[in-house]
Amino acid sequence: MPSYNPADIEPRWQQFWETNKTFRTEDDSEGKPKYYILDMFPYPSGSGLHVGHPEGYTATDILARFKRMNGFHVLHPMGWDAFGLPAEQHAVQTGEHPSTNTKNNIDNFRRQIKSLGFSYDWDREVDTTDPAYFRWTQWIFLTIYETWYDPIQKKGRPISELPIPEEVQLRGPDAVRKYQEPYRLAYRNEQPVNWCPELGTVLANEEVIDGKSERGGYPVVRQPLTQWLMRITAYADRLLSDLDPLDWSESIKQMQRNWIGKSEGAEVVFDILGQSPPVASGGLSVTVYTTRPDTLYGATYMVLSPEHRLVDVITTPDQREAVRSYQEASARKSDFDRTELAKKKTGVFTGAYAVNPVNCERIPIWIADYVLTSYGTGAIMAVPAHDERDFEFAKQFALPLVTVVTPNAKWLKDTGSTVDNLTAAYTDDGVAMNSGDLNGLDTTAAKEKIIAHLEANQLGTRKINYKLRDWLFSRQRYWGEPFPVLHGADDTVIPLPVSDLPLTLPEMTDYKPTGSPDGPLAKATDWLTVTRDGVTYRRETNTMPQWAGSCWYFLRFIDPKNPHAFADPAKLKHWLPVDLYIGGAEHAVLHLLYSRFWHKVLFDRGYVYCPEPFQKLVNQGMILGEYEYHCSVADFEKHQQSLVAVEITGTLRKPEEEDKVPTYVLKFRDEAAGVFVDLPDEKIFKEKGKTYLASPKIELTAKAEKMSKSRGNVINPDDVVKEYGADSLRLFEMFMGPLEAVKPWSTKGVEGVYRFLGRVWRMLTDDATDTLKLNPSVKDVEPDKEALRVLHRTIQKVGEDTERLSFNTAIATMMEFTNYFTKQDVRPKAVMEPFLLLLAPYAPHAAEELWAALGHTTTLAYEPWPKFDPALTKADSIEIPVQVNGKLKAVLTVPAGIDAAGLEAAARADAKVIEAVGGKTIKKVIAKPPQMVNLVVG
RNA sequence: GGCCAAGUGGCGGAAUGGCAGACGCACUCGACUCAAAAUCGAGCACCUAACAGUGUGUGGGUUCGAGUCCCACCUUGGCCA
Repeated sequence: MPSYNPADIEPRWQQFWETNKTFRTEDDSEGKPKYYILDMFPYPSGSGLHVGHPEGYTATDILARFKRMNGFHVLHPMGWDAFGLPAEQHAVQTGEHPSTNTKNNIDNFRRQIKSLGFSYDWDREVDTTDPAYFRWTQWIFLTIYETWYDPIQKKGRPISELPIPEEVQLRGPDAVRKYQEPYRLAYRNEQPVNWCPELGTVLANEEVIDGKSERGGYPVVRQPLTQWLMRITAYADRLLSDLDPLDWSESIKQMQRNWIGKSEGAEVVFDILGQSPPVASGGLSVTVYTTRPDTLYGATYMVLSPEHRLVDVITTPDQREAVRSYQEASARKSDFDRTELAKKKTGVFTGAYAVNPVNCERIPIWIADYVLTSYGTGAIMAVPAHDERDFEFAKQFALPLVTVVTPNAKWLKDTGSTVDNLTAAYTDDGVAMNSGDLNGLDTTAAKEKIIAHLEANQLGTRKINYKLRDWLFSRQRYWGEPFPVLHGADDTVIPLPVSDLPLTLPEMTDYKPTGSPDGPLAKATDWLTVTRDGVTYRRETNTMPQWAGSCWYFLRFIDPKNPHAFADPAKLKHWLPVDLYIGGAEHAVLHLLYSRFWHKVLFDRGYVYCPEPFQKLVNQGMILGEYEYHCSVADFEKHQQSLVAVEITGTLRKPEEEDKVPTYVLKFRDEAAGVFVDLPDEKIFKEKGKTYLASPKIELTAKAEKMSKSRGNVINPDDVVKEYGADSLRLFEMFMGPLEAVKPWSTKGVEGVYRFLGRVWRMLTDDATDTLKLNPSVKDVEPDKEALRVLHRTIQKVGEDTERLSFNTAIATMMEFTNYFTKQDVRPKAVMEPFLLLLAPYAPHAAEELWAALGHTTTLAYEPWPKFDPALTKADSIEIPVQVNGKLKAVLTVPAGIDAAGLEAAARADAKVIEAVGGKTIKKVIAKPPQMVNLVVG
């Protein structure tokens, strides 16, 4: 048999699996327990697969294959999240329809994914841009549109069940419709949005990073626009509480909790004082939200956001000009710029005053852009003594400050403050002071008392607030799902009947943004206007965001071809929830939150039968480039001469993040080869946990960086497959370290696992011959006791490790097995066969080929997973460490079944132990077979 | 600044509170070869000639026994501000 040649083996088995539909999931479970194992489906970008993709895909594939062999009815699908900006930008540049580019990219992704031998059921492939798919995305949108949230029942209900006041009913169907609009879970609203002129679209808050677009880094400005929103805030509490029982990592749950940002506090009403000259009629008030109502006595001024609707009403004539120019300036800033802590605070006095409701003090009202319209009520009471931003603002504008929570002594000492003269805001809890009836109460008690007081006097109410905002659902783009609605002349919204779905995109020749917040669809004049029963309607020119298609794709996989429903109810009942969902941590918040939200709406409306879609979630860690040694710029410049003398060069590396300092990457010039290589071992030493270059002594950090084109450290999976084969790529990606850890790539490491597969190959075959021939050591004989022990321990360890996704240690165990048997002249078939089954989920092509070489004629994909016998995993004699006062002094070899007394006797009798005890009194003996013995002497 | 992870050989990493460094990479030596590659064998934390001793970011603590548990600090990464 020839030597191990993945280029020959792998395409053959991929063809075999495809032809025989080996991994098709039949609808009939045949009584097997179900297991739905899902990858986060990729956006098929033009640059193709990244080595990060196969990491998650290999993990799920190993588990899918493992579960099949363990008798599960496995669902393991793959598809494409194919709407999105890059394809559209390509279309803008080339005039080519985005679907063409998308289709090419999908074909390339599919080819790459298939070349890795994953056991997907390709008959279930879905594509979010396929009208047969987005028909149901539109259908779900309409379902959400036709739902309102009942706060009493705490669930989404059909809009037809919304109670309509009688006087509205009397005014007829149009009035009812108007009444319903603001209750719908999908609704339209005018609000300031992040308009990105460069991309020609508005962006969701979460797509804006540091005041720039997440994609492309273009500037973003604020502009009011009428937009579709999804009322995800109605579900905030359920999205929060339903996290608890899920089998997700605590850190991801915490990120979701932070994003939802539940806080408990109070809304407080401040009356606005009449002005002289009067600018407003009396009776005006402003409501603020605060999480610290206990500090109300310390509120010495108020701040409204520049966009607050009362600003224009209360501003006095002499302040009008200053206020107006401030409003204009802040409109140009992003939320991030406005809330940045480090920055100097800005603001303008409105000339108006309010009354502090608890002590009747007259306090000035300012506007400042550190207060956002989108959080709370868009206005705050400022308590400069106990809030950092208020403190800075008060210092800036010389506003008064009253301490109402007594700081603890340590804090006063650390900050150099006195109770009456704070040098910083004291934000911790403490005992109330200067606060009337609250004095002497701790923060929790003070909160309770003041809220009771406010409610009793109708000055305020207890209020739970969420940081989570409603989800901006419109995009001014072409390449997304069209909204299945019509707009009437008086701006009424008419949903399309379900029979009209899918509403497809019009053919266009020009995909450029219009330059106004109208999307490119505004140019599709034929498509845009629709006449029904003699009335002319206009279609929506916005499209849905990319998140829409990915919110529910896991449901479509369950019944991907169904023309009558998004999926058959019985099938949904069988497969949901997803048992294991693996993907990148970059989707830890948004995709999962949006997806959970849609799922809950569908659950409330009776279309799915479990409240949460993803039972277990694992985030694979990012794969970085190969590691390199870095040193600081100062050290490099200082030692440049000496470095040149020892043939070391440095390259300046500027990090992408602006706040990170640049470093030099050091390389050693290999005299013989004339190339620059990583610093060799002998030039490096460690001291006190730090790494140094030996001469000249410079502190080094070994670090790996994100793969990026600009650094030139991107690994293309195609190249790895070509060089070492898919099985080696799969094995290496799993062998690198724990699935969830961030870890650097190493091409040498791929060679390592490639050599392992070569050893497995030679363990079983005779590679000196040209034709298929088993290695003469592989014999049909009874395995001896030790061979059985190695096998059964391997079965146990590989099975247990695979089950808990500890793939790296499972692979190490298979390597140990191979290291043992390649040294043996007798390799019993009865041991080799189960081993191949253990290897199969990890390196399926090689395992299938060798399985066939052992004489099998069918795939091993459904062979039962080998069972281990606990009795056979144990050796006759075991080694036990003996400690004296906790320090290892000897190792005893004793029979496996030894008891504590026997072990103690053996330890006391051992010569080395006697020497270590040195005649001292043995005060205590801890003997724990089969672990250790410890003699306490003194 | 807050919250959450994580710091173990030259590198990736392993280790239910019980022999630290499994497995792999790199490196060194040897076998095979005219030679190289591949392969096979041996070695490989530090200190030491050896015995011994020291070692899991730093400093304390709990325990018969700590990489593992607790406290403080330092560093790195992630998320939030």
